[in-house]
Amino acid sequence: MKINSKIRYGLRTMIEIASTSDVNGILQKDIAKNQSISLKYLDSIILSLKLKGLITNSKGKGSGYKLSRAAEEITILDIYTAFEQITFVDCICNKKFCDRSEDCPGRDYWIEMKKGFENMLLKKTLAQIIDKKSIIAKNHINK
Amino acid sequence: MKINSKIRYGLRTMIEIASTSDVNGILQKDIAKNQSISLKYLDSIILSLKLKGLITNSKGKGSGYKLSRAAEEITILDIYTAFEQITFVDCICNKKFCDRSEDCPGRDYWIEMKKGFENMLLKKTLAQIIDKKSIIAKNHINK
DNA sequence: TTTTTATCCTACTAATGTTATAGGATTAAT
DNA sequence: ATTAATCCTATAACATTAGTAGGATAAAAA
Repeated sequence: MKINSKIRYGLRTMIEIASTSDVNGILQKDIAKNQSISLKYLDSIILSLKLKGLITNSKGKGSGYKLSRAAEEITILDIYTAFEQITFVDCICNKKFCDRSEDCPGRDYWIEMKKGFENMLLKKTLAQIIDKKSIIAKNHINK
Repeated sequence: MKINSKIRYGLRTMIEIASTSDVNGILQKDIAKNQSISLKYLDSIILSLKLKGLITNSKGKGSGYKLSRAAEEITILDIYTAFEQITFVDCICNKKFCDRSEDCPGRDYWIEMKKGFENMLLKKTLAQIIDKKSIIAKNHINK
């Protein structure tokens, strides 16, 4: 079980966008260059992030990408699900996938595990990943 | 990202073996029948579980499979890793997989996430999955 | 208003991974 | 010996992934 390349590149792309200091945002070609991702492949990554509403841009010459909201308000679950739903096993979404679904201790467990996994991704924000110091600050406030 | 069929069948196989009341254990062909897994495919599932040391059997006619230790002492992580290592991303195991590894916030996160996932699988035992009542009992004792 | 820069979008393909099946070798109880 | 059962390697069909190709579209700049 591997995290696929779109999700990996997607996270790196979000980190890149969140990290830029340019008020006009960052160009796709610069993300591609900085992150060593082909411009064409990055196309589809960025499209997914846009459709999920995580980033915005204008079109045409001179445009640049920015986050749609603060990095503190973007979770890894947001980024992950821009590319795929978390399923783990098909019978979670579709009971008819397996005729044991009605009474299956295995299925019950996978459902529980899926929730735990989602929760883990939900608890982490893009801001926390970019700046370790912000975690310390947050913890301090929470106390 | 999906849990593959070997792990899914592997869990069901372990549940089946743990649930049998026969002191001689359960035959491979009966597991196959009860769980609707082909005898041949089950071959490789069982081989992995044996190599991991989770189940034992004698050979030849009349043999049967049993757990190597109590279901309370077998975690889902044990079962999962009988089939594959938890990697998520290749650069975790092998820094050379990507030349950014040395200083990559993304990689740092995946490592953290992997640990969280492992921990989740480690905290759950086969016994807990089979018998919900045992969880209640355990919780009671822990209090 | 033409040119240029850049994203948007669909289709395709090579490589890889998954899910089995096939065929027989080996083991040990009967 | 016979038979019931596992052990083990190879292979094949199928699905998914990772990435490329080619052009359409949009808007800033000249």
